[in-house]
Amino acid sequence: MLVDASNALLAWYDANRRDLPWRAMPGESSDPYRVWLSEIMLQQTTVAAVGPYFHKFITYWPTMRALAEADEADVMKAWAGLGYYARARNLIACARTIVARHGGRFPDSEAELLQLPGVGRYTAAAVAAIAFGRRAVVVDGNVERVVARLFAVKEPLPGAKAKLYDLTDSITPARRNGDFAQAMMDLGATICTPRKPACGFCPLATLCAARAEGDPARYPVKTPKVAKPRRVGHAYWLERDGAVLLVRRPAKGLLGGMLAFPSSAWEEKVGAGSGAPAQAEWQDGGSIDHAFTHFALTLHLRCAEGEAGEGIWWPIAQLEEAGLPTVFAKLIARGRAWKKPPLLSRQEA
DNA sequence: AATCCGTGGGC
DNA sequence: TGCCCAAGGAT
Repeated sequence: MLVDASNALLAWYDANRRDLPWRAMPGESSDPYRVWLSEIMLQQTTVAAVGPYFHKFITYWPTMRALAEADEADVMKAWAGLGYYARARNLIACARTIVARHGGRFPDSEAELLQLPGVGRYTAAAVAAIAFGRRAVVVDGNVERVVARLFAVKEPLPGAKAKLYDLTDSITPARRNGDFAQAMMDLGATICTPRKPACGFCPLATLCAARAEGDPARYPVKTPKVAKPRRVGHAYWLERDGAVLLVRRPAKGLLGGMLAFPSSAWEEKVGAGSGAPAQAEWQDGGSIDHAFTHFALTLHLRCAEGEAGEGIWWPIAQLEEAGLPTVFAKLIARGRAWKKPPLLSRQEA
């Protein structure tokens, strides 16, 4: 099984590998900095979404040392919109650790990689395999799906993670390990997809237990998810001389370390809506809806003119360059429309 | 072990 | 609209 599966997969990969910006040409060695940066960005994030951000980061900070010396606020701003902002904070911490404790060069063992901030079991294995050619068991969501189908694993995720790891280990070859890992992920992304797997094009079809059963799409089995709650809150648009007040959110927690509009707590029932940055006659500025991973939010914008003690006054005309997380960027148009005469109606949406 | 942590696209 | 999903990690 091992030899059959890995040989078939590698042959398929040689003919069908995706051409991605962080990938070395066949036969060339990959740059650990680019591999690591891409792996962090790709955590729970699509290739399509990562593309422009990867290009931007490589342009601004072409080397690990450049990133280690970067201003943290600039990095957070460059990351804005990509989500999971702890990744950006850990990115900086990791770059600085590598420069301070590893002479600016990546450690090449899984165990050492695992010690770095933002690097967990998957990323340590991926960097060890792809950047350094080490044998490592690389298991991401794609691999879990491919392996669950290949062996028709009946146990549901997430409980089945340990079993899927062991099964992946059992088919992981000793050579071309980086290619094998990327081949598994390419297969999962392009052929062995969640909904309608293209088994007719799959190099592992004749070995696949789920295929033999007749309904491969029913794998991997998953335990049902709990419905996510809906929350409500207020955000505040405080305007003064063509500028609006922004604040930096606390380093930890939701949207940690990011610039934002001042806001109330977000709760399941309409809380009082405190958190206003000033005493003012707040007016209704409309609302937006936004879906986070674990709750849905309706955010009402409250608008006023006035002064405030603390915060950053940002020119309204340049708010797009402030680096606001998407949930707040959605409010920009509402704030700008406030107190302008309604052209037709301000009620849409 | 379970929860928290963003966003955009597909259906 | 709503749910699922995407190269997961930290606590």
